[in-house]
Amino acid sequence: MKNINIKELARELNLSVSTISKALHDSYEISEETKRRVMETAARLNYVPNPYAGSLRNRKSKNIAVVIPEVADSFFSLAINGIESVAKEKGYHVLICLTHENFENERTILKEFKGGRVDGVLMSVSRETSHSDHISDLISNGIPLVFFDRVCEEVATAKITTNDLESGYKATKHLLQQGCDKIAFLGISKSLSISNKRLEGYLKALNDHKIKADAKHIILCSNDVKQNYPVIKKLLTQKNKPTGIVASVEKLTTPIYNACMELKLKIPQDVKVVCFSNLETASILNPSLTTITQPAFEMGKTAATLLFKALEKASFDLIKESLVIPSVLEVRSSTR
Amino acid sequence: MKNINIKELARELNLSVSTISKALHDSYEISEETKRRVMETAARLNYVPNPYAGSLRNRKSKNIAVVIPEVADSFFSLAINGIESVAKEKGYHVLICLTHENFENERTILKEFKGGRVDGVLMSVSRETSHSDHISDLISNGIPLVFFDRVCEEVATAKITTNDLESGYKATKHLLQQGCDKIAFLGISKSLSISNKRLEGYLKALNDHKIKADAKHIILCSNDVKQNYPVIKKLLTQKNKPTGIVASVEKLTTPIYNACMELKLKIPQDVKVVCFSNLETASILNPSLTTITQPAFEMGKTAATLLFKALEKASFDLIKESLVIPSVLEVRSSTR
DNA sequence: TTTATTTACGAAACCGTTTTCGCAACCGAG
DNA sequence: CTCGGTTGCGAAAACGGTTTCGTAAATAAA
Repeated sequence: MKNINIKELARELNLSVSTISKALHDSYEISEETKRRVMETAARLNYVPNPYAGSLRNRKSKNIAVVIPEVADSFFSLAINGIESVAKEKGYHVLICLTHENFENERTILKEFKGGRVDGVLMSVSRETSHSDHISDLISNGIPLVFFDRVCEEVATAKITTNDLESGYKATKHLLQQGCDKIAFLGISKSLSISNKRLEGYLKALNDHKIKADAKHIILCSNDVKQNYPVIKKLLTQKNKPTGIVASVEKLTTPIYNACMELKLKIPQDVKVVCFSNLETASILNPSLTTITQPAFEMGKTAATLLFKALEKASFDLIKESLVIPSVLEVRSSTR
Repeated sequence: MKNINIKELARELNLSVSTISKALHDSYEISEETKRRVMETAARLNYVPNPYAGSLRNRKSKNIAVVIPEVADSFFSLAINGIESVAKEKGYHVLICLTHENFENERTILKEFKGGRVDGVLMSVSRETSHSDHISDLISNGIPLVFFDRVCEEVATAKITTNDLESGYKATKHLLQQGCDKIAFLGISKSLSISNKRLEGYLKALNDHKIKADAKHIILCSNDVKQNYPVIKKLLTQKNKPTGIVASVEKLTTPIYNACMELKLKIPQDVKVVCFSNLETASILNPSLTTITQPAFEMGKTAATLLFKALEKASFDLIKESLVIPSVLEVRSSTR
């Protein structure tokens, strides 16, 4: 069954194509009576406009992209909800693009956007991303881009982040106050700003307590969960093993808990754990997990709102619009 | 900075627009030498084709849609990964559309697709979906659609499901074997096939054990988590309260655990729990959760593969291609 | 009554590609 | 040398909308 287009509406009503188009857009040039007739037959014949025709002519796709490492992560899926809520309100569609933490994927995706597939981009960079030419390149092509959570410092555009340094500090300090002396930090990337800032906060907390950081306690985790498990086990079996762990990413929760279980280390008695996580199940874990919970939905929503401001008026300057939304430390049994 | 298009490439090389287009598509009509030159300048000038122009001309969007209730759910996020893996291979983009379990949203989304935004659709219907005119309508417009997990029985197209009835049966039987006599079933929809089939399996298991189902033990949960909590608490405080629970959806895990905690009911001593869930944290919950784990990634992948077969040759008949991929019962502490 | 203005609509260009068709130039065969 | 065939390319028509501009008729102003 062929789809109805404007031309057929025109024939049906004995009007010109341009009149139909204008009527559908409620143009002042068209009489109320004609508008009514057009609307009515459009509805009756189930007319749905071809989005590509309009996009081509107007150089506007009414799409925004969300470029993220993965979707199976509470932070990102909640952020998507925030983004979607404002996109829907604005009549935009959301294209979700996954980099799977791979830089080459990220570059390919952004390059495609130069063709005009989307009007704007919301982005959380991959863990492999250590330079940002592909991003600046896109922006200089006229596509506005707003970072959320994982940003590239050197790119001059809006960045919606959480207070990573303070959170790393707070998490570590909390462990120190709970009596941990040897605290490990599990990061995920040498280049990622969030990982580095959280690490910085960790180091600052140690420093404030006159504790010297132990290089063996600072671990870079892999993207492959299976590879992390032995690394964590090794961390927890070395002679100078930590009594506290700050994990900078949600995905590490399960391997940490499993490693402790296998090594018969009790959480929190033998080792206390705090994790950057938005897991809904944090409170019912065994034991319940102390988390740094990020304002995921709100970050997504804020980033999207900002992007739309830029889309709505070109003069809007994203550079000055960075925002930090604080995370909260939720203390639970894993550190008590 | 304006983006380069084919016309500018043509001017640059003193060739015609059509020659450029053909060269870029490696047409046999164009000499190797010319192809080389075109490719080279295209790369040099950073040419990226406008996707809308091509889509308009070819009536092919190279997009598929995934229409699901939400993304903050392990099953769906894993399924997306499966879908994306095959879409990427085929050079397609994935448009993720969320219904938020709302029928009106679902209908609006599908209607839009008639305009040609996507070439095919993968879908898991909302809990509110009780009839399917909007779906048949889309299909009869020539857009192939494959259901996964949550299907509409009456729509004649491919359906990738898991063995819901058997799984409901297995879950219930497991509880019976563990000594539960009064077992509650938590569903999410009167109309949803998965909910009904799981319920059917539950009833069959009870029947096999000569146990009469108690209407008060069969509960329809709401979409709003906050509303479910009091309902579950009420279930667990009534005089004839259950000693086992089969929860047909992942989202119910937290309220069940929390309710038990508040009511000082011990899992599994006082009440045993099995949940349809793909939660990665199932094994580290307190207590670890017995689950029916669905083959989420594989279901997504299979559904997508089938959709592409239909996209690649129109003669491919989706109707005969339904497939059932079994789930597995993973017994953990919540039922021991 | 003539002129100016408004109202309501249509013709056609345009957005950036793809594709069909036509046509030179060149080739080898007869 | 001529003729059929190939090779390599260009012109132009689509695809389905939007938008600019022109214009006839109706109305208002002079």
